[in-house]
Amino acid sequence: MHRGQRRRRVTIKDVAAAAGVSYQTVSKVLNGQGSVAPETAQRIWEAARRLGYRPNVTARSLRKRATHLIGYSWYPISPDQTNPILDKFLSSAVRAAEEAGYHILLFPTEPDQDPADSYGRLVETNRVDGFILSTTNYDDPRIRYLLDAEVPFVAFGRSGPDLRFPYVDVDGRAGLRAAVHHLVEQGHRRIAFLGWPPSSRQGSARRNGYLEAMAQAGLPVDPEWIRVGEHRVTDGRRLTQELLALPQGRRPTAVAAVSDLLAIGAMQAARDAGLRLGAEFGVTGFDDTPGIQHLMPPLTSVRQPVWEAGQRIVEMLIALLRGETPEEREVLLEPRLIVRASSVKPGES
Amino acid sequence: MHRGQRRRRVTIKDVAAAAGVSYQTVSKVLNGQGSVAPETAQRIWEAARRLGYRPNVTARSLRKRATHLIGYSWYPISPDQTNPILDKFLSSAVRAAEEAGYHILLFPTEPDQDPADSYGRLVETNRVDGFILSTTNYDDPRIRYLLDAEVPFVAFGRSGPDLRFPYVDVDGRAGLRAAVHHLVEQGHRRIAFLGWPPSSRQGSARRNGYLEAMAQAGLPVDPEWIRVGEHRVTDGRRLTQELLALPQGRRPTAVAAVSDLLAIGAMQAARDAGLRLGAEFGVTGFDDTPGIQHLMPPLTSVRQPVWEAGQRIVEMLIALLRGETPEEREVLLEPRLIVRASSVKPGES
DNA sequence: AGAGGCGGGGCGAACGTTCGCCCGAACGTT
DNA sequence: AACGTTCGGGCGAACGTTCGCCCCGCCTCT
Repeated sequence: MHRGQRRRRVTIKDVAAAAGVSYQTVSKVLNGQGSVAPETAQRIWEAARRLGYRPNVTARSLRKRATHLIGYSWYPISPDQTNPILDKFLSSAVRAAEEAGYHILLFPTEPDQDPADSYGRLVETNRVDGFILSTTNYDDPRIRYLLDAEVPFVAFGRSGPDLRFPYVDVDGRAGLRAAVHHLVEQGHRRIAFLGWPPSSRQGSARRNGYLEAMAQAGLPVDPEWIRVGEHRVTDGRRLTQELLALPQGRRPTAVAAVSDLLAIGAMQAARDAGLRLGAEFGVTGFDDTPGIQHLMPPLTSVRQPVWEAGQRIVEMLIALLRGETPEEREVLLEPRLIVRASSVKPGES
Repeated sequence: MHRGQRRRRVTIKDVAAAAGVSYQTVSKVLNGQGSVAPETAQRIWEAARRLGYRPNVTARSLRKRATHLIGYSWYPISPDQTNPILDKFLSSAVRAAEEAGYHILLFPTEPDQDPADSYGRLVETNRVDGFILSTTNYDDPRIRYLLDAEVPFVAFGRSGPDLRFPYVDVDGRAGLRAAVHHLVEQGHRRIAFLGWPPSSRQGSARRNGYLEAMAQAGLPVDPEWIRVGEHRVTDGRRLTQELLALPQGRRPTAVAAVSDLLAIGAMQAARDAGLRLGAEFGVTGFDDTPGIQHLMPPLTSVRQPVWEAGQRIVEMLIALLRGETPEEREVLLEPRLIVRASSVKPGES
């Protein structure tokens, strides 16, 4: 309350003096430990309130050997793009963390950096208690390091089957299944897939979803329909041009892409070929990047439950830090297909 | 180097024992203070390296009364949008901070929250040494509080003229001047302005830029051409429809918008009215939001030097924290117009 | 009446640093 | 020979908590 005194901050000892007890007793009361007479406790609380006492988190950290800080690093991506989910993910995680008395510390990583350097440093100097990892992939060196060093962490995304660790991930397979399902319902029979190279863990999950949905619908898959490129518009465009160059009977009438950027490229290629999007050529993307609803036509896409992911990850990590074992160590969240005009034939509702 | 011992971390005392000196001497050597014989220093450095000593930042913080942590809060925005610059800004700030041995702590704020609560708490509990503020506006309560409490901070954005504080801002006035300039060069004479309500500090700077450029070009400004709305596509669309409903001679042939979302709305309205974008109706936006280069046609926009802003802000804040006075306390950065097809008449180069 | 139990609270120590003071030896000066 | 300076390094204390132990007095039970 009092904003008067600038310099010297009020400590537990000031409170003790004001309440006429030893400072250790104040600590007990404020932390609700030990047995203290109700009237004494009352006096102490009141003194603390009156003096505007705030515990010094640094001293507490030193004593308890826990900083209540969680490290989060992400790979900043190329300058012409935005991370579509960073904002929401961070908001979610930060909020969940705060509710448990934790805060989130950002730190920079270059993808090709030795994790022992950046992650190790941070934990060895007692900067953070644990980590949130994102953008995981097969054989992620960070995962190996953290497991090896026994540092608590939770990942946003899975890795290879040989590594067991707590994670939350979005079921990309189900997402692509839903997209293909929807295209089939729209009457498409020849549906192509724009994917990422096989080295991408997410890419192969989504690819499996595509294959499953096609099989489920009893539709054959021409090997030519499965094409891979980088996460770039130009690649989506090029790959789709190749698809449209296939002979009449093998030429797909729709594509399901693993990312919105690829899907945007597909839309461009289809338009260039004189096809009416939606009516003659269906396109779906992935991520529901903000802005794609303003494309012409608006792009159908798979939206990840980013908010929930942030919440769950933080909850799991904090449970870990408290020494509890979370009920689930491996969580898979369902994404949701957002249908827009790029994949809908005008005739049908 | 040794990843062997898990539990007990190596402290300064271990190093001292290994080097055969008192632990305070180790501290002196590692911090380069006091005078120590070269051979002894050598011995100490070597022991530290061999044992893999890492200073405990918590203990150091406690003693030095400085956490080397910087707080950053931002207002998470509505779910259907992405903050176009958060990713890059954070990368930049985090990197600059790390170079100086600082880290960045995220914390959540609701816009209508009492700053004394969130900001005050963080600094009173010694969580952070200072703050970075973003999305400032006139009469920002956070600024008042931080000035009042004498907490070091640097803002990304200005406020009213009555508050003096260190900031870095992008010159929105110059940005709009450039946009209007460009439209004039494209042959437009009747140019409208899509703005934000007058309560927005950024909005009025950009509005001034529009007015200045029009005056400079010797063009009259019809009051009907200045329209305000919220940061939404639908508003941009509605406002532009109103503009296009003006009688022949007063109807603008181009609009300069204060944000990409408004500009996208303007593009939609123009297209709905049967106008060919670029050729018959010019549109410019602001922010260079990722993705707008994929619109049809790609949208001309004003790009902010976000990376540089992050760097400068952190540098200033750290200077402040070190007790130095930064050379400049008020920095204005030039934005850059990125010209795309939405504002260019096909005939001209 | 003495033993045992329990509620209430004090006290020393520790967490891992940094800071400032002091002391002894070596050296050079008057 | 006595004195002042400088260098090298030790030592106590402090930063603000929390933890565990101990002690005291009162109540209760045998």
